[in-house]
Amino acid sequence: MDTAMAYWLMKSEPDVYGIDHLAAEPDGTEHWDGIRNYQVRNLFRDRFQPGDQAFFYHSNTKVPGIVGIMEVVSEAYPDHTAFDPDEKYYDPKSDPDHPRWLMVDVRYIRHLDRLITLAELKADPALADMRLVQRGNRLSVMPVSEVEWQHILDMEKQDGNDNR
DNA sequence: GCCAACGTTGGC
DNA sequence: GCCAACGTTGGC
Repeated sequence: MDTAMAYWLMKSEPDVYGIDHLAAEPDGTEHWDGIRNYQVRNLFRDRFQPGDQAFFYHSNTKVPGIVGIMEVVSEAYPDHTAFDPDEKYYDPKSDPDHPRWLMVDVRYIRHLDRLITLAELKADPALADMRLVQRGNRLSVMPVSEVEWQHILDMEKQDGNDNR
């Protein structure tokens, strides 16, 4: 399968694991574990490829939004944290012979020059089709189109308070 | 295979 | 801290 590079948005709570944590890892690389949602598992399995790029999004925090960029650096592989009873996301229905959950490795690329807030993303008509801004969306990993990706990078260069 | 109950996510 | 929206579970 040789499809074009894809773009993603991946949420994490900064108090639990934020972009500064990733940036501080050896080689800026860490596995994105703890996904226990089948839609996301399937994205990992079927659509994630090394070389894809992803926005790092801070959720469940005072001002949620996009804070940086990372790169996917592995194929999907079994999430071993599901095997360990001491882990928060232990799942007794997953075992090494029949792993139910997958993860990918990601590498820190850079912080954005500024936080692009969820409020801004919601207010921008060009981004109305993003899963992120749609009602009741609960995916913690979701696709971003190339057009949306570029648009958000353009927003980075603008003043967040009001555009243009 | 339906669907109520429950747990989780995550914005506000 | 509240609660809407959603996914999952399990009884039937």
